[in-house]
Amino acid sequence: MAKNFSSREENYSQWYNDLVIKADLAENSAVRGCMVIKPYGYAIWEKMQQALDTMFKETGHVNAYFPLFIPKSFFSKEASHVEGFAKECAVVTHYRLKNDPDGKGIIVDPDAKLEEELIVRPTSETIIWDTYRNWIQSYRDLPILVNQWANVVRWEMRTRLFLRTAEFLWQEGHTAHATSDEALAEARQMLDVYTNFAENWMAVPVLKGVKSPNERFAGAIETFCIEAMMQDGKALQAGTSHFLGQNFAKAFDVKFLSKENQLDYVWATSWGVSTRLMGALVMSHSDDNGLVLPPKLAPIQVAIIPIYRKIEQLGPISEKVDVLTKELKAKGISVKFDSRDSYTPGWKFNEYEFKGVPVRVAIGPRDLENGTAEVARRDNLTKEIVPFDRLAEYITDLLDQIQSNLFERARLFRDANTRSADTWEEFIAKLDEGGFVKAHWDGTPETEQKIKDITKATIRLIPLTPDPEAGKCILTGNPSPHRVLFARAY
RNA sequence: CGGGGUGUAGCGUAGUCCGGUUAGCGCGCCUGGUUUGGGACCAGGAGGUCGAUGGUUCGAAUCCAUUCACCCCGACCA
Repeated sequence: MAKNFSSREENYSQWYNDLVIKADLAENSAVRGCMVIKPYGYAIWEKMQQALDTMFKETGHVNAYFPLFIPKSFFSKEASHVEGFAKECAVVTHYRLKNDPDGKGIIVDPDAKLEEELIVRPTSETIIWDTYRNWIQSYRDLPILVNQWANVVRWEMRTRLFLRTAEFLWQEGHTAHATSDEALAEARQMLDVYTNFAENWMAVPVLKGVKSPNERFAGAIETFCIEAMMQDGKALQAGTSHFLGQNFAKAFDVKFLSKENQLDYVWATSWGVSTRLMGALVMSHSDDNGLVLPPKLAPIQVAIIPIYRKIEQLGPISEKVDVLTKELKAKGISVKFDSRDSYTPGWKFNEYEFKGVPVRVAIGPRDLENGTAEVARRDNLTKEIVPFDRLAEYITDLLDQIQSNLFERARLFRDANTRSADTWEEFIAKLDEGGFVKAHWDGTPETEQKIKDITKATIRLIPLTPDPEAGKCILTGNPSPHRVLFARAY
């Protein structure tokens, strides 16, 4: 299964593609640009969903569901929003099929043309703000703190499993507030939620910041983001949170009466993370032996493999395993005892290693004699012999260690690949080394665009609280108050 | 959407230039037996409209045309 698997060194993007497919996370489907998320991959996504959903609810949000289809006219209401998405929308024009009169299969019935075409949502601001108009009259109706888990479609030219697919799964939060400050605070709060999730669950260190105007969400006043560094040094936007101001309220005429009996437009935010996080997870931790999963998101945290010569030897091993399994499950740890006789232990070792299972336990005749088990950890591929009565405690502790080790390792990698540049030559050289480059920028979209055209690097973020440091723009030499973060990105 | 490449069994491939028996091999799969502490071994077996459509030909995996999918590079992309 894991044979003929490219190394990261040879070809990083091939390594990623192979890994996603061979580790059974996802595969390409019969539909162009759309993937099938396989059970093992979906199990990881479900763990992500569960953790995020809990955090959303802890911060006062509730879930709802809005339609997949959006009337075309809704899209034209917020000018920059239209412009941002127009080029990648799937459109429904008809509602019926019929048998081909020539007898060759089935055709779209030309008589069943929709009066108004429907757009398959690329994001839901428009349909949601059209709905919020009816929900909001008074300040007493605010805030509205709604999230939805949904699929969206963006007709991409070039797709890659999880990183960019035509259809993907995500959550989108859409909130409505009485004041600008409150909306801004909400957008910032959700950025913190995403940071917490990325770092403490995915073990992916991220930087928080603000997007430059070029990279800002179409229709937003301000876009906040978290950026992670993949093992090839490229940046990946792991989550975004937008302060939408009153743009959508104005476009959809959503007003409220304040305590002072003043009519005003509502303030908005939206924020989302998608199945792209799966790609971030894979590219942050995995190695040339396959997937490496952080314990908190691993569908199987501990795989237990019995080793025996004769089938009669399995009984005593299973008894030991049952005790261990009960202890681990009582601590909320997910365990798989793989007693299949159709595969050898060696085969299973490789299988669970490739699938990124954090901890593997092997128990054989030798262990029964000595009252021990062999415990192997996926993150650094080391093994220990552990006395049986200390096993549950040892493993519980080990899972925590692996979780923090993965984070620490990724953080060190990122820091080691974050450099500063003060001249154009230096900037080019540092970019080619890979990773993030901190440099001065004169603050204009034109300069950012020129830098992008020349180097393919973009401003990933402007730090939330930049260190004040007067300098000169690396391209134009114009004054700059602080450094921003450049990188080539996914 | 432009340039290049690849489509042969579940996966990886030989054969394609130069048309000619029953399309070959490895992995995987099925059956039986022996095995089992890092991808076991032996024996037997199943599995193919050669990406699709149309054409040339006595004859097409092979030549021609069209088309679809995937990969790489570019353009595009919150």
